Amino acid sequence: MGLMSTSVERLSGSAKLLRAMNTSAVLAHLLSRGPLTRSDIRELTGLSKPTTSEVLRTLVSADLAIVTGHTSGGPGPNAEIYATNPDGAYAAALSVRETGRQPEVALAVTDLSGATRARHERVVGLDVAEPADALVKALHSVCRDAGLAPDRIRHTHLGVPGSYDPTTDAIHHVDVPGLGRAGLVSRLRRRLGATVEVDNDVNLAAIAERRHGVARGADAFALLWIDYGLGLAIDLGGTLLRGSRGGAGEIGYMPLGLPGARTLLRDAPDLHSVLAGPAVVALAAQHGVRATDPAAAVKAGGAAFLAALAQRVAIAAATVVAVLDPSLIVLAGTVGRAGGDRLRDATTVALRASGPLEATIATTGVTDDPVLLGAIDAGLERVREDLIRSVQHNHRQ
Amino acid sequence: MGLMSTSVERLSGSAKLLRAMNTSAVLAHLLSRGPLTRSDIRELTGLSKPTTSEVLRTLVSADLAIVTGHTSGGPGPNAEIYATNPDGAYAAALSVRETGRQPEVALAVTDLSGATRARHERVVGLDVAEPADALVKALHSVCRDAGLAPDRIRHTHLGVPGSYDPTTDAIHHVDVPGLGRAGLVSRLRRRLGATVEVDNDVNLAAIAERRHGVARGADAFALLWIDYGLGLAIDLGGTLLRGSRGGAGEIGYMPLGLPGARTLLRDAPDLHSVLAGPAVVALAAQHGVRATDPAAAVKAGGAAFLAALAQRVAIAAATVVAVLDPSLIVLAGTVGRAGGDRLRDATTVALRASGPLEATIATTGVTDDPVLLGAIDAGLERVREDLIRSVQHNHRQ
DNA sequence: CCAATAGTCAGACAGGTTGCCTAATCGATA
DNA sequence: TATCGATTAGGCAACCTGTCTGACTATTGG
Repeated sequence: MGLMSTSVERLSGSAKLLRAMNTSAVLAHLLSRGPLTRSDIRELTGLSKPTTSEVLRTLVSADLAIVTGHTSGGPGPNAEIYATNPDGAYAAALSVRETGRQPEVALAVTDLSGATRARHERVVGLDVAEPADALVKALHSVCRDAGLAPDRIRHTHLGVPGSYDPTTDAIHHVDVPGLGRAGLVSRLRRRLGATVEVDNDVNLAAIAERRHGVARGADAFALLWIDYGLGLAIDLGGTLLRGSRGGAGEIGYMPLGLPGARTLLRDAPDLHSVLAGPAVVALAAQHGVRATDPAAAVKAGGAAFLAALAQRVAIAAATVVAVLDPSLIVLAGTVGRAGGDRLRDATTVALRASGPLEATIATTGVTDDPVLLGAIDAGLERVREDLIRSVQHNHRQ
Repeated sequence: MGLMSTSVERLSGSAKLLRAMNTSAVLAHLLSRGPLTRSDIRELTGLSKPTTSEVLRTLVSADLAIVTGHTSGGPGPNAEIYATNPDGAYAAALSVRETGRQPEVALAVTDLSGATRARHERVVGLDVAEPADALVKALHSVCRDAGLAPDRIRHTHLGVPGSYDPTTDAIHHVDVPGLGRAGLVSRLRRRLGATVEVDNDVNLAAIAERRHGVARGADAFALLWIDYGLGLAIDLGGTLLRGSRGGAGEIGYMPLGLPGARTLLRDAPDLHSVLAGPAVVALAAQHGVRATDPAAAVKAGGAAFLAALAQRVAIAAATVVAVLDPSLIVLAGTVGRAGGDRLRDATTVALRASGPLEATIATTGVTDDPVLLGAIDAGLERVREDLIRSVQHNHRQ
């Protein structure tokens, strides 16, 4: 509504455009639906036999598609099975974790089919003259493991505990020393000679949750990340909401109550002070649980502690529901994951008690590193979109 | 990201599709850019002269476009100026207001050019056997005034103080007696023989704000509606966020502080109890302002009262910013409008004091009935989209 | 009268479709 | 076991649709 410039309605052109559209449509289907025969493609696109053949010839000669096999069993000749060429493009994923000590970096290289070719996890010192170079070095090392020349990486997706502002070319709200350096991303781009995209770690976790976790098939959901810090990712039917300055989901700053009100904790003006890692540890201590790690505290805590924690989670959940009305709220981060079914159930109860707002609460279903998985998915998606677009542009005019 | 099914990439077809696309592209340009000559269209679409002529012939013969005039002054023959036919389609807008007494209904009929043909405002009793019939009767009366047969209305857009859930075919969270009746909307559709869409009144006000108010050209903004009730509309680049059950923006239910916390007001568990109409009147009374109408109270109130009110508005604003990070927050509703620049400035100060969250606060720039204006815009938009789509489908296959 | 522009017309072109053909494969039947 | 028919894969040629280019006419202002 409002904006009418959805490109579909405005597209205009001649026969060349048609060829471009058909080629990219076939590529898109091959990318999303896996290996397909000619007749599969014909059914999906509605194109005729000669056109389908012609388009596939184009894709094969552009090294974007290959014949992976033949059907058998049915009557008639065996149909060729086409798939995208796994070696048609590669993407790298890079997740920088904030651990208190040296930053940990997880890296992976995947091919166009989504198969992980190599994966590393290592400590990388970023508090150096050129933090970008340290990341590039780590990336080169993974490429060596994958048996790939670094310049074959078409796109790198970087996950960071902060938000990237493209206008200032700096990563904000980040505690990792060196990572907030202005110009880091553009230096990365120059050094790698490829596109680099930066995303918030919680947003990436939400992407992984939609792809591999409990949010599969959800229309819209919010992911509440509880760890040392707090975060919220908002997924609207597969599109992440990032906000005007990339600051959407910074719910740690959410105010609690009117100024001057006496809240349960003294000096608890915002959600961060009652729900982030330190607050969880402090709450656990109040209930006689001694632990320095918030996730360990949650695992060790009893029912009373969990109920108290759930009340705080419910505050966050209720606010999100009041503003966005997602159908699902996923609890994630080390605390969310450690809470498991117990925290989920307690939060559901607390949310119901707090008012008429309704939403399903779930615990994250991603067991592997969610940020790295999300970075892989997002990077792969970006590469695929680029390929589809490039096919369209090659044939235009 | 995630969902790849953006239709652009998947469109496929033959020459017929091209014609359909080009025709609808020209129609879209005529609808959004106003009257155009052939050469204007040629520049906008990149089509050749013969094709442009052919497409325009099609549109004219379908009664969707007309020649409105001729250029003059330059050398050469005078070019024909084309525009959409104002009488190509009509839309009706209908806003039901909650006034405490009988519900007030505002109605308007507009043509395809956006010109209002007739407009009414009347009290309609909806607490009857068939509330839909009462609305239809009112609509027929406006049509008579506009000199139009009711069956020429292609679409009716209904604005209500509540949220419509299509799965149950009922309007929820609504205080107007009769309007919450299940099946009202589908009966309206049957009686009118046209499409009917229902939208929340605050959402419609946001549409009007983007079109005619201070949110013109904003990338994303939130509209905070303060009146007898509270509401929030979330506009993301022209698309409204409605939530999974249409409940997005029900911030009246937003919890304030942890349960058990002693807030400024006793029994103030949610935002409604501190910021909706009655709370505004009560706060005014605390500051020695006697008024029963919240807007009047705000107008009469002094600086101290306004500062106190602004602190509460800032809580809502800060929460919205923490979750969504809009670049702009518009204060609307009778209270927001009555607050004017004073409330805007006080809220800006209070928001800045409350934390590191930043956003521009503005007062609504819509002076006319924002809900009706929004319903007109939304209805018109819907009709235009339908026309564009119908042109595409007529030519397909 | 000349320059510039509006609009049409005819032929070329690009791409897609239909219908027909051949080849391959499986299952049924003699 | 050998053969035949049904079914399907894929290619080829002719046709169709829609757009583009370039030339042409008509119209207006200087």
